[in-house]
Amino acid sequence: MAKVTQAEIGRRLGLAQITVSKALRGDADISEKTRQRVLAMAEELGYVANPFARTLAEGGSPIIGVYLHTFRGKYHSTLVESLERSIRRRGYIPLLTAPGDAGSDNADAIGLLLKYRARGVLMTVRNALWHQASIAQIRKAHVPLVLMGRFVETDVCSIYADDYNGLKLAVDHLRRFGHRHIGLAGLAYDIPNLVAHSKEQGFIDALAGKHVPDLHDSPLASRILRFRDGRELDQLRQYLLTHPDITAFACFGDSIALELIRCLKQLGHEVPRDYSVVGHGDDIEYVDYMTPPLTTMSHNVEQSGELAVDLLFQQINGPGVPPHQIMKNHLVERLSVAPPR
Amino acid sequence: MAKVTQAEIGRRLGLAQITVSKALRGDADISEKTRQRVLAMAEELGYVANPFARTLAEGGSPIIGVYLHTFRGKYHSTLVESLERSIRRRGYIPLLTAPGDAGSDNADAIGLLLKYRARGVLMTVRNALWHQASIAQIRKAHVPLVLMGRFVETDVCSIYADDYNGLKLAVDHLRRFGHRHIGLAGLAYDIPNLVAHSKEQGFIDALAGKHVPDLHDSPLASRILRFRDGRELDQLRQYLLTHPDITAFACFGDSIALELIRCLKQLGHEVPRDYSVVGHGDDIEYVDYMTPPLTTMSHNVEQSGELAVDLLFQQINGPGVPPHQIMKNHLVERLSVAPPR
DNA sequence: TTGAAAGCGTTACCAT
DNA sequence: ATGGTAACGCTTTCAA
Repeated sequence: MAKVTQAEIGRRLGLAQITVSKALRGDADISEKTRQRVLAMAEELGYVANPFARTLAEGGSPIIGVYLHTFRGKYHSTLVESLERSIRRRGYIPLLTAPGDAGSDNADAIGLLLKYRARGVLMTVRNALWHQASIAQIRKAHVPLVLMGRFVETDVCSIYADDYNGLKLAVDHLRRFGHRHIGLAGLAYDIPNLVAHSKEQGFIDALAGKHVPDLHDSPLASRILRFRDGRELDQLRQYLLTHPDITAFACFGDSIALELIRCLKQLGHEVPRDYSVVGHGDDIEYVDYMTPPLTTMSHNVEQSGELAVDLLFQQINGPGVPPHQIMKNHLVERLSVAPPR
Repeated sequence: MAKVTQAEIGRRLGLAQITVSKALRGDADISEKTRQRVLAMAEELGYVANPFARTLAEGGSPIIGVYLHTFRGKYHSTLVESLERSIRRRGYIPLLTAPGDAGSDNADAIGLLLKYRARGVLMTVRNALWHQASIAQIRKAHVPLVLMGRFVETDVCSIYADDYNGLKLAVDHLRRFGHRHIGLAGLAYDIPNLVAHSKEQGFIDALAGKHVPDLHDSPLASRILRFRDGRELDQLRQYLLTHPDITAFACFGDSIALELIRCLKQLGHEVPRDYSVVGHGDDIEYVDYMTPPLTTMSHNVEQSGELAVDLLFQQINGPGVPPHQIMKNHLVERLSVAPPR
């Protein structure tokens, strides 16, 4: 079976290759009869358009780069599906990449996207610093970019959930249940970062009932528990000793909430009977099977995927960088919150 | 900034485009000095090879298609990362696709892979029937194919876990704990399928202590509980009534195991105190945070990803279809199994 | 050691 | 309504 090209179809039909090309694309000035013959022959021969030739001739690839720093978790699987759909719907092809083995040239995922002349790149970020080189690389190539998940810089478009208000709402929810002494469970960090700062600020402001400009100045800051890997249990024991009045926790994220709950259980406490816990991010696949199912802050990931693609095409089609988009968090009430003991 | 091509580099250096091409590819008959100049200029101009032109000229794309029927769960995220790496390591580009919205032409994920002249396709299957059209499409195009996750037909290469022995090992494990009366929890199915059959057969054979040719003939068959969506609780209640001696369950999959445990709890039982449960597949991301963490059958997903890629390249490089690969299941002991009550 | 010419499959532009 | 020609950026083959 020889390769089926437009020329081959033309040969069989006694038509010029260019006529076939036009017929296939539905060009107005090809007779209906010819078009039908061409279409039939194409079908019969199993013709498949060659996108490499097309791209070369058209001078612009149909590819949108999608860089995911991980495929794990409910958030990312939902996101990738949403992005896939949105990009396809616009007639573009998503090229998914992930960070590969360090060192090897092949592993340079961003380089790959650039090589394939991606018209734009969508990128999830966990930590602004980690991805700085990649971001710089993309911007240097003048390829439109949308970051997903974190705020990074003012001059690159990004879309992320409203962490500040997320924590605020979490605290409000706990208060509605009657909790007055609320702790915040986060991860220890060496370099201060915006996300942690927003969350801590939201937490403090919610508790203080007003904006506290310098959160470290607030007496409430001592309520922030910063888990250090492997030391969680000890830290929590210590924390509960020094904060006997605490009856509930807001958390930086769902995985931290789970860890917290596990430690609480190990210390003989029950959730939500003894302590209430609110997570953040709704990133647990089988959360309904957890005991207790985790009440958490969530945002519409489907929609933020669509929005990210929108923002990217705004940049592709016009100049200028659209402003950041902040996704509203809302509460997903499950069973990890109850009135204080 | 004009587009940087080999011709452009040549122009600046007073060299022919073809010389640049050769230098860039490290062709033997270019002087070291020239190569250095070319490399330097390429670097300076930010030259990026155009894979569309290259592919067109070479007549064979560097793309390996990866079709995932879902991105959800630990199994798929681990698999996709493994596949990505293995494919890249061989100098090929993975093109990931997922089933899109039905109807739209863009949604035809397999068509896309074929269009991009994928050298081979890796495909996860959940249910042989669902994917039959896609499989036929790929085979018609004479593109090498490896299926992952299920046995489908003898003449298409596939790689999957050993369900039969998985269930056997699960039962053995329960017996080692002293359980004598063991049930099997699965999903109801309308059309008999191989996977369900293997699991049920493994279960029955393990319990019977010998191979039972027709499993429906065995009195043990009544121990198989087939969950029907939404009716799980009622079914289980009924089941426990008619099988008061049962003290443990093997399960078709982890999600079923979780559902079973939830229902058991709702009926006032505790796991593993009253009933022991073994899952299958190790597909739960935060399984350690479950109560109890689920003991389950697992296989090496990383490795099966690598193997799948191996199998694919065997087909790409030589004729013939390599035999199926069956991944060994092993037990991952967590806390959902204890001696009988 | 370097380069010229042809060709990969398609589209854009201009002619017939 | 149909076709010729050039061009896209690269590699392969052959010539200088």
